Amino acid sequence: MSYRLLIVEDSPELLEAVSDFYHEEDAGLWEVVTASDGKDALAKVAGGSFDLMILDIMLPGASGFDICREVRKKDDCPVIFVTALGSENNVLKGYETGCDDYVVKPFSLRQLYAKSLALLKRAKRSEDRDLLTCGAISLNKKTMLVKVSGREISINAREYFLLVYLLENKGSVLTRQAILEHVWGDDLDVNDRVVDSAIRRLRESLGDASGQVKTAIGRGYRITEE
Amino acid sequence: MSYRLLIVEDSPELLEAVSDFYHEEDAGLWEVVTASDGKDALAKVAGGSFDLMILDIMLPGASGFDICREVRKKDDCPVIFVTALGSENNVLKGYETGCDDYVVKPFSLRQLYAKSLALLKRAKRSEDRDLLTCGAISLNKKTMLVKVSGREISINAREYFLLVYLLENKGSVLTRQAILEHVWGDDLDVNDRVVDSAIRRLRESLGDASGQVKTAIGRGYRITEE
DNA sequence: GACTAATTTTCAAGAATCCGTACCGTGACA
DNA sequence: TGTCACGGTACGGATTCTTGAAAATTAGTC
Repeated sequence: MSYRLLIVEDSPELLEAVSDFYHEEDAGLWEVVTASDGKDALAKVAGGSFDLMILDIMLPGASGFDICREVRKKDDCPVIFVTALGSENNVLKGYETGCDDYVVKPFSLRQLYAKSLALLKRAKRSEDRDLLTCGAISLNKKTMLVKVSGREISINAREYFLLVYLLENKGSVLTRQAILEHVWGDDLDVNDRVVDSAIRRLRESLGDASGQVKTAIGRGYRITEE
Repeated sequence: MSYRLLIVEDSPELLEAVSDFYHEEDAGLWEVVTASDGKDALAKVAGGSFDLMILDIMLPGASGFDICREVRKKDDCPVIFVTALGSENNVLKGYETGCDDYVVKPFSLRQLYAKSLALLKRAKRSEDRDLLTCGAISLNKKTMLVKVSGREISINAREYFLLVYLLENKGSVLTRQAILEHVWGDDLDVNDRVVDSAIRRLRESLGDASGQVKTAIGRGYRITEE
């Protein structure tokens, strides 16, 4: 699987040089998309998601800062600024808009490439840490969003934490008692039928994936891959 | 029985040195599998289960961290990181990914070996606490799942607790009376033919392993290795 | 702080599953 | 051939889970 990389740069020579370098290093790894002005870049950002962006700052149409801010509204995609503006003020402004790295021209392509790999790796890693998946269900502990077959579903708090507990113990049978202790905490003065209710609402919310929540009669509940 | 050990290290000399050391210490104890890059290592992790892993961190393909995380998704196998990266940050990151120990190069082979044995012993101990096995049957008291020849079987509550009692007294003949007391508890106002029924249903669930549940005519039942 | 909406808990009826019992068949043994 | 111990089958009551809906609680808004 390849990574989607967006490069935005108004100098055609530099744009080509960077693009070529990534291709030559590992053609299979990168799916490079380019833009040479702010408007085009914003359109491409809106059109699809990227795994990494390399942005020039001074651009016709919209600045690299603008693009970065736009991206950050909905995404955590790593961003590297590449620019001739090396003053401390500019660098600080770059980090303020939420970039991950800032490279001042002229720069070494090899270094830019190394930074890219490192960033990518880090981003993927933190994604993995927060992502719980099981069959068609995926839950992101960071964003607290749950998807079924890639489609986001709406879910409320109790169901969410119940699902987290099930997913963190994927495959295991969890007794009502254990579920109560972990999901309800100290409020142990409740009927343990509430677990049944919560399970039911969770199954409802999960839609097509509801079958993954299995009942182990006489023992409890568990979640499985299918 | 030997322990399956995975060593991942990109320096061929070091790889061989470690591998040889383990062989020399106790050839019968170790079944050593090696890999020299991340991709190969991930393939081997996916391909089989290990009792212990020694991972270099800086590797071509995927880092030791990546491998460790992958392993932790489904396994609790002990992991030792071996690396030149001795900075506090890196050590912390290592522990974050869930490793059991972190050794900085250069290190003493003898020490590494000692750590390995200690870890192995601890891991086996905690596994043993929850795992009941007998012939083709294995039952995990923590997950409440039962496998026959490695394949999960479905089993209901009464059969499950009956099997637990049989396995906890593997080999011994258990009288109907004793079984009733332990598995049924206080509800002692039942015909003791219910045990026969439960045994029959358990045998049905066990499939190929049903023969392991032996009848001791006139005395009771017991479970045996074959 | 009161009103409204959303969520959670409780309750009860219906559905599914389980399990105890009765009964018959088989094989061992005298 | 009669007796004894156990295995297999079948059935219905008992248990456990699901579902729906109402009551209680909590959160949000003005």
